[in-house]
Amino acid sequence: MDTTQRTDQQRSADRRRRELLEAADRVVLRDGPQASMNAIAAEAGITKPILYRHFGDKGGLYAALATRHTDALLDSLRAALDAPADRRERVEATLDTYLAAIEARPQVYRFLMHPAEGGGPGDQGFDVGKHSAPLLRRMGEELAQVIEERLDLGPGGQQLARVWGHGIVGMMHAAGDWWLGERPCSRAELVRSLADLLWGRLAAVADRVGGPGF
Amino acid sequence: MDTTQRTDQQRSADRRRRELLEAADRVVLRDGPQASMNAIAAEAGITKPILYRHFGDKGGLYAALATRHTDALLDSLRAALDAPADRRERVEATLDTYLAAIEARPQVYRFLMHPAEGGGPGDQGFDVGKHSAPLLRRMGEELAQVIEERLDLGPGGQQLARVWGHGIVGMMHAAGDWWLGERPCSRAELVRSLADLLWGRLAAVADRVGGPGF
DNA sequence: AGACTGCTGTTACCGCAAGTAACATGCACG
DNA sequence: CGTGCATGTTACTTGCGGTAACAGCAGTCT
Repeated sequence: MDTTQRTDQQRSADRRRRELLEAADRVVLRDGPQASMNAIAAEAGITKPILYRHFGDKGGLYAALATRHTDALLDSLRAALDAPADRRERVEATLDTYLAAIEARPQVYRFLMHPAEGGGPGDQGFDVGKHSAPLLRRMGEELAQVIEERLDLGPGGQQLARVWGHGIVGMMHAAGDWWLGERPCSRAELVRSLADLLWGRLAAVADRVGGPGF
Repeated sequence: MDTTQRTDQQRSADRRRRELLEAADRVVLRDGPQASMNAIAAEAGITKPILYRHFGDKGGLYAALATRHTDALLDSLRAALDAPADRRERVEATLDTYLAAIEARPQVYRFLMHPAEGGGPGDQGFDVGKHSAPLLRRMGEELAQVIEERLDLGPGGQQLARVWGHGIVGMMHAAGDWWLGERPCSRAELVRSLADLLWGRLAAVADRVGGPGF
């Protein structure tokens, strides 16, 4: 019943957990989201039941993994978003940070966005009921908070900020996803185009003159 | 080797295929994306191998299902987008059409956005290599085409239109997904907020005066 | 010392779903 | 009548998520 012993055990367990997470990370990075528990256990040099003792089920492991990466990415984004600079510059820096991240490690990105629900009995994947990846939701909420904190939106501003937060994050995500697959232009061009969109250029440009239809 | 006979068989096969698709639809609507092939076969009153003869694998069936729904949704969206009205009105109508669709049939929406890659051997799901759901890509491309057709974007306009197409669709999707889960406001309010965002209000609003930080 | 606790680790198993092989049946054509 | 050919079946394999049940190895209490 000694307290120090308990702490020792806890520390050992935590270290082990971190090792397991890193092994899982390597496998997911290699095999994508459909990495099997067996493969992860093998990579960690152990067998399945240990993984289950540590993380409960596949959803737990994936959630732990996702939380790690999500936290890291969110830290970078916060840094870009909080920089002491012009609003447009901050927006562009944030977009660029996100795009650089998904460009650098597309496998991680793929995993975070597509959690690959399990096929087993009972378990329906770890995001039952929710549709999008947790990363998107968290980014949306964070951005909403920053918007509401920084901008004077008047009455109903909090709700507006949340809509915008999720909307902007979704814009970034979808454009980034498409860009990552087709690479139609440089990252800088993409950032500029998206910022232009957010800056109202869609409403500002003129109709085509000899356009089809009417 | 008669041609008419071949046509008869083809027609019969097509009808059968449609019946199977409708049965699959019912099951997916009921059980979500993790509907099993067995369940679908049972609903159709037959057994698994027939499904496999018609659709190849689970990915094929899901792709066929998704194509049907995607086509239907895209038709509605095109109608809203092509209406003879003010640009802002058209944008709002399109947003509203999309949101109404996902509100009316969230199960279908969930299925389309979250294709649930298979866990079997060999097969990696039907969207190997691509990340997002096909629906998002298709909507993005369609919107890009309309934008490029209607708006005078100057040099590099085609690429800009594609970025905007995918970006706007992503915005719509993420905001809609979040809204569907939390229902923080009415559909009309959401539409208005998103249109405001696209109309550059983000750039136009003032900084908060007594804001935290600096 | 010796029984007890609690952790780590194993092998061997269950249940389930995807996908396939092999066999049975109805039907038009020569 | 036999020959194609599509339709349908049962019964199987493979692979994965998840779970007993058991084995070793600390340190602890009496």
